[in-house]
Amino acid sequence: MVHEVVINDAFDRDAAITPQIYRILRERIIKNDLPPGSKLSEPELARHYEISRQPVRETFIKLSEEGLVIVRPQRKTQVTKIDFPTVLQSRFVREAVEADIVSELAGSADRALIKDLRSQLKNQLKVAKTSRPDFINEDTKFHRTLAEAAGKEIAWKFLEGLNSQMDRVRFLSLGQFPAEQLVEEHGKIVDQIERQDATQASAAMRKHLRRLINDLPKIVRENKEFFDRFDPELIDA
Amino acid sequence: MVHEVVINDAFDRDAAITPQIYRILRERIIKNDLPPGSKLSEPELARHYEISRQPVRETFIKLSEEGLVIVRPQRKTQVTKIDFPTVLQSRFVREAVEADIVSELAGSADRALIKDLRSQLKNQLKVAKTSRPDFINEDTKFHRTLAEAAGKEIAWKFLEGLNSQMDRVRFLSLGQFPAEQLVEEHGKIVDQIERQDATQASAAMRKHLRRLINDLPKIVRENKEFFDRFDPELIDA
DNA sequence: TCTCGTAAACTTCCATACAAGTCAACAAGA
DNA sequence: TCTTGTTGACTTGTATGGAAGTTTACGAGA
Repeated sequence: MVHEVVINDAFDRDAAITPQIYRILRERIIKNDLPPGSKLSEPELARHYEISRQPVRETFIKLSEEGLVIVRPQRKTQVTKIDFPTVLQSRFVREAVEADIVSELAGSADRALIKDLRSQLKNQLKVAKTSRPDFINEDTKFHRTLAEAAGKEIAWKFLEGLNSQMDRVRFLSLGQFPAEQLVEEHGKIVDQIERQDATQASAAMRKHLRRLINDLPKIVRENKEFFDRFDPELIDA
Repeated sequence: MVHEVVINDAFDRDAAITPQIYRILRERIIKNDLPPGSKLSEPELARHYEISRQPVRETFIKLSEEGLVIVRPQRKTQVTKIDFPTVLQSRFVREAVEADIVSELAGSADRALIKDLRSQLKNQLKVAKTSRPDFINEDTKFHRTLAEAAGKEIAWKFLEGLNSQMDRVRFLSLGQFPAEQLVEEHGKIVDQIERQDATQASAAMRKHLRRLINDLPKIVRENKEFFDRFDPELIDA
């Protein structure tokens, strides 16, 4: 079940080309406009966007390091399937790091932060009922706010790299699961931070991020052709 | 205080060029053969290794994503200084993830694993007295073994990306701090895994990885010109 | 002496040609 | 029919020339 999404493929001929073509291709892959297995050809994409092979090639390099494409020299370049173990372990890393982040936050008790978060919660509830892509943006913002409040901007950038794989899953599951529940969990995390209970705060975050594990089998079953190395055995941690 | 290190710059003209030049330059940067601030020039390096500019350029792209160099279009490409906040937050991420890894391991209690680890401990003690670079390799192997035993190979690969910054610090601190103490801490981690005490195991790992925080100010003070954005205030978490 | 404009010497970025490897179609022969 | 070798159309990797931007040196003029 692939949903219609908007791809921003605006192109400015006067700006640097490589970052633009990278952004476009990355977005097309994550939003499943270029589904797993799609063959990408340097000369073909170069013709399509009316540029030379070089920027396309450099984009392939970046995407391959992100695990979004695989370059087989002299053979071809393909969009990777979503690697199941990678998604699970990305989630594992996120849980470990974000649990420690909220644990730190619970020790500081910043009034302004709490206020900001509560304001975000309201907004989340509003968009939860209307637009799923908008909710994804709000959700990302919430987690980023926590990281930055703990002075972990750089660590968050690391996590974003992992998220490219998890985001592909999120766009597959558009409209699948009730966003209201996620907002409720966010609320509990904020509550525990406010109470300055580090243990409970990190526990709430862990529970929240483990939700993906529950949803994953359903998403995989409904999109088998998009996944690779699916193994139910791996789910139990 | 920069130490002499061996750079493996063997070059096979028949194999793909880009991966080789990437490996060589990365190693030279991490081992401070190319210290922070060094100017890198596409044509100059191409001439030096008798290849074309193209593989050099692609290597620049990869290194810049790793944060080891910064490419300023139309200006120049330089080896970055070691970014102090990045080092701290890389360590923070490692602690969070590795603490959870040993926590999982303590729940499984794999006899073969314990045996392997104890064997590694002996070896660590041996090389600790002779070669510091060898010890670094053994240390890395120990942590990787833990990650793989927990089925977290992919998460480990991710951590390795972070390590490129921390490794630069490690090569600066060659011979600074007694490796025997690190081995002892490794031993305590293994002990707690064997006892199947998840809480104590992760605590031991956290304590072990926090050692870097203690050593860091001294390393920075002795290598001020290699660091950027040093701020003692950031050290207290 | 100081300011400012110019030109030359760099830098990376992009385009293009060719090299080398892979694969698929197809025909010849058993 | 099956096997096998050849050929050609692909693929990505590498080399190289030129475009566009930046910095630096330097001299003219005040």
